[in-house]
Amino acid sequence: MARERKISLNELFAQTKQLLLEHGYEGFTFGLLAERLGVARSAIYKYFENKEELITTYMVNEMEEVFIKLEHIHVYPTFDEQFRFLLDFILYHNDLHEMISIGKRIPENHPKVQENKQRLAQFHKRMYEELEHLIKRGKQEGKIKPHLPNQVILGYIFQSVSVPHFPGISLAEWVESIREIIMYGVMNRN
Amino acid sequence: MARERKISLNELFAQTKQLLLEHGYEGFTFGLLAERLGVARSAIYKYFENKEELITTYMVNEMEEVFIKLEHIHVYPTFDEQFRFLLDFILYHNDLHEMISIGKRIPENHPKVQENKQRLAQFHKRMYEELEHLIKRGKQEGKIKPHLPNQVILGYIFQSVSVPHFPGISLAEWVESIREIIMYGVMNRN
DNA sequence: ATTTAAAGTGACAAGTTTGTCACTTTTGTT
DNA sequence: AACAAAAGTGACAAACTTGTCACTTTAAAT
Repeated sequence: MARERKISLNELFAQTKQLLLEHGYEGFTFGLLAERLGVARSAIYKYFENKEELITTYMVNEMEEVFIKLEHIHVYPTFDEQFRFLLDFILYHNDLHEMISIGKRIPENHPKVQENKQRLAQFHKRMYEELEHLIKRGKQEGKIKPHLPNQVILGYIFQSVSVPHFPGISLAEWVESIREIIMYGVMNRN
Repeated sequence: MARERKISLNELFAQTKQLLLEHGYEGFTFGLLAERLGVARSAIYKYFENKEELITTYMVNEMEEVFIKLEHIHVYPTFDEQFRFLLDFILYHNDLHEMISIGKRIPENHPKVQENKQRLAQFHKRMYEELEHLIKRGKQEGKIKPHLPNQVILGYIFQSVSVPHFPGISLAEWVESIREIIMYGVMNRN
């Protein structure tokens, strides 16, 4: 009954991500996106009413994938393994953080956008609870300093993804250094 | 010879900062700025040719002030005091980092913009050298772990300003927690 | 009081982005 | 072969942003 699609949703989401990282939320336009997809601008309106709806839909999509991957944390039984998994996870998903901060800019024009933003908030909450649970376990097992507020620890770990990494240092060395700093800090023990 | 100014440069820079943090680089317009200043849009063109020039000029200005404050690090003789000063400094200037990343987006349309960006880059470099010197000193005095790359340590410290701080935790507690994490990490010693 | 020049205004043209709509293309179903 | 319906196109009007320019306002200098 229908004609074959020229626009693949996957491709659309991929280019959306690209453009958001390059131009930021306010610099993102349907014109740019259409050009990248090799399609008329008006075609995109067949799928999304406006850029807010498109971007939030993309984000929900991305969040779902990320969340599924994060759930793999439960294949590891011990705290130490889970903590290591978590750090790797966060460090190798370093655009996630940028996307979250872009998400906060989006105004809630339409009901659909509002719904998407709610779903995003839920994901964020579940993710946060998941991680807080790990922090609590670490404290119970006497591995994490009990006096540091959970929120600060989590915020701190999340923020680490944005530490720039320069050429001249390999990705692996970078990850290992960041891990050590998070766990034991930059100072020598004396 | 001249009429009294309606636009104060200080006010203009303050509103520029506000708007940049709210709307991002691409969402910043002369129209918005003029509205906030209670002035005709065209008046701003008497001072700046376009938004790139305005924004980079503001940034150079801000950078100069910040740099002067940072120089106060030299009133402290010991490494420990300087390191503490540095962390306080960075943590209490937490929008600095956001502004720097906005700065990177700005295209170099005009020669003046190019010049401003060069000056910004110089400030950045001097600041970086200043801090790297401190890190090196820390390593020489056996206080900082020698195997961590300087760049990663610096990037890490700079990044810390962006750790969100939630209501429910006082600013002082937040600063103290971040300081401890940077220095000694989140893990207990065993 | 007159002049001068910086400060600010309002209107215009050019360019971009947005949303919509009638129209064409394509493909599976009858 | 005819049709139904989803997919895509191009053109249009409305809105906004940008840069410019002739013009007015204001305050200090002569």
